[in-house]
Amino acid sequence: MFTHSEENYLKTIYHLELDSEKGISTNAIAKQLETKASSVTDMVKKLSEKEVVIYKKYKGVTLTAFGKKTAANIVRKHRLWEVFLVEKLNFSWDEVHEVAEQLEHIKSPKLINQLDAFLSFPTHDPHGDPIPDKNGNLKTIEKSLLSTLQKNECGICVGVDDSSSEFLQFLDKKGIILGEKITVLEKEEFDDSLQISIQDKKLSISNKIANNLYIKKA
Amino acid sequence: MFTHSEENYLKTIYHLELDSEKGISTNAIAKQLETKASSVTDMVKKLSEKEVVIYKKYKGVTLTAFGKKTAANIVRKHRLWEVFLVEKLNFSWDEVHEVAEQLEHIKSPKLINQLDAFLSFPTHDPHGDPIPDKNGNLKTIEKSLLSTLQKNECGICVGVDDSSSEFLQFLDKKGIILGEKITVLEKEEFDDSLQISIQDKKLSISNKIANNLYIKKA
DNA sequence: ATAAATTTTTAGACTAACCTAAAAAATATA
DNA sequence: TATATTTTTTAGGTTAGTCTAAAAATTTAT
Repeated sequence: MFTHSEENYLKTIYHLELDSEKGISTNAIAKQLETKASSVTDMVKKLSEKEVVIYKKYKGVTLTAFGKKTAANIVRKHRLWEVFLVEKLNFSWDEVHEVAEQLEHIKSPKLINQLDAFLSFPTHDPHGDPIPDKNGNLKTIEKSLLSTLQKNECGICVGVDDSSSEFLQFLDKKGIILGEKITVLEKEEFDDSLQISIQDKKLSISNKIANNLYIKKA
Repeated sequence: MFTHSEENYLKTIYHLELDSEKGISTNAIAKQLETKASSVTDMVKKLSEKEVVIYKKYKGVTLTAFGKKTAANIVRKHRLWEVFLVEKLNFSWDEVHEVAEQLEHIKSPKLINQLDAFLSFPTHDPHGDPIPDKNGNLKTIEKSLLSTLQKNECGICVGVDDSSSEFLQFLDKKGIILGEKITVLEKEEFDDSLQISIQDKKLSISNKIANNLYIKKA
C-alpha cells in the first residue's frame, strides 16, 4: 500500500511521463509538487525500493509497469470523482479539482467499482480528459488544438489543455462548452485570433484561447 | 484546520462523552484508538492548545463548545457518507464503516452540503444512528433496548448498539431490518430469550441479541 | 577541453505522531 | 493511614516527510 505522499509522487511522475519519453528529472517533479529537489531525491529512493520506479542517480526516474498501473489507478479515481461531483453534486468544472485531489486517495476497490457503475462507466472527466480503465489503460483519442484548424474547418470541442479555474470560468462566460461543434469562420493573420461559431453564436477568441482548447476534427 | 489524527481524537472523545458525563480519561481514549496512553497525553496537550478540549493533568479531558461542534461535524460527514454508500452504491450496512472512516476526513463544506441534499437530507445513518445537523446538533430520540419490552408489547426496530459486521450480518441472516415492527410473543424467564414476530415471521432470539437492538416503543 | 553554470545528491536538522520505560500522581486496599 | 496498585505523565527515542546548506555530478558555454 502507498501513502498519500507516495501516491502524489506517482501521479506526478505519471503525468510528466505522458509528454516526455525520457526519464523524469528530479527538478521537474519538485516543480510540479511545489517541493524541494532534495525531498524528491529521498522519496524517489523509497519508491524505487518499492519497485514502482526505476531510479539511477542523476538520471531521473521512469515508472515500472507496476508503478504505471498504480498511478493510472489514482488518476482513474481522481477523474471518476470529478464526474461524480459535476454530474451528481452540481459542482461546476472549475471547482472539482481540489476535492478530487483528496478523494483520489480513498482506498476501497469496491467504492470505485460501484462509483464507476453509478456514473454509467464514463470515459472522460468534465475537462475532457480520458479516464483510465480498471487495468490502467488509457484510450487516447486523436485530438488537435483549435488553433490548428483552418478557415471554414470545424470540430467538436473535446477538452482543455489548461484546466485552471480562471480559464474554465472564462470558457463558461464565453459559452464554450465541451461536446459542442465549433466552426472557424475567420482566421486573422495579424494576431492569429479566430472568429468562430458555436451553438449558433459567433464569437472572437484570441490565439491564447485557441491554443488551450482541444477539438476532434469532424 | 485539523489533521487526520487530531480529527480521530476529537471524534473519539465526542463519542466517549456521549455516555459518561465526567471528563474522559487518557486510558479510555487510548483503548478506543488502540494507541498508548502516552501518545494520548501528547495529543491532548496539542488539542488543548488548539482550544478544542479542556485538559487538566490527571483529570481527563472535555470538549469545548468549539471542539464539540468540530467533532459533530466529523460524525456528520461519516454518517452521511454511510448513507451514500448504502443508498447509492449498494454497499450493505456491514461494509460501510471502514470506507466512511476515510471519507469523513475529506475537507469541503460544499461537498457535504451537496451530498446532504443529494441524499434528501437523511436524519439517520444505516445503523439507525442520528446524523448531526450543520450546527452539530444531535436529535436524540427516545429508544429502548428490545430486551426491555414485555410480552405482547411491540416497537419499531430503529437501531443497533453493536454495529460490528458480525452482528449486522447475523441480523441480515435472521431477517431483522431497521424500520420494521417487532412484537414480543413470548419472553422466556429461564434465559431471557424472546420469541418475536417481524414481517409476519416468527423467530427466537437470545438475550444477547435483544440487548443490542434498539426499538422505538409504539 | 576547460571553466562556469546548473542540477542532483548528501548531510544534518525539524515536526508530527507515534513508541518504551521510568517517574509521579491518584486511587484502592489492608 | 500507610502501602500497594493503577493511571497518567515525562523523558527520550523512532519514522516519514519535509527543509537548508554544502558537496558532487552533469551539462553548457567559451
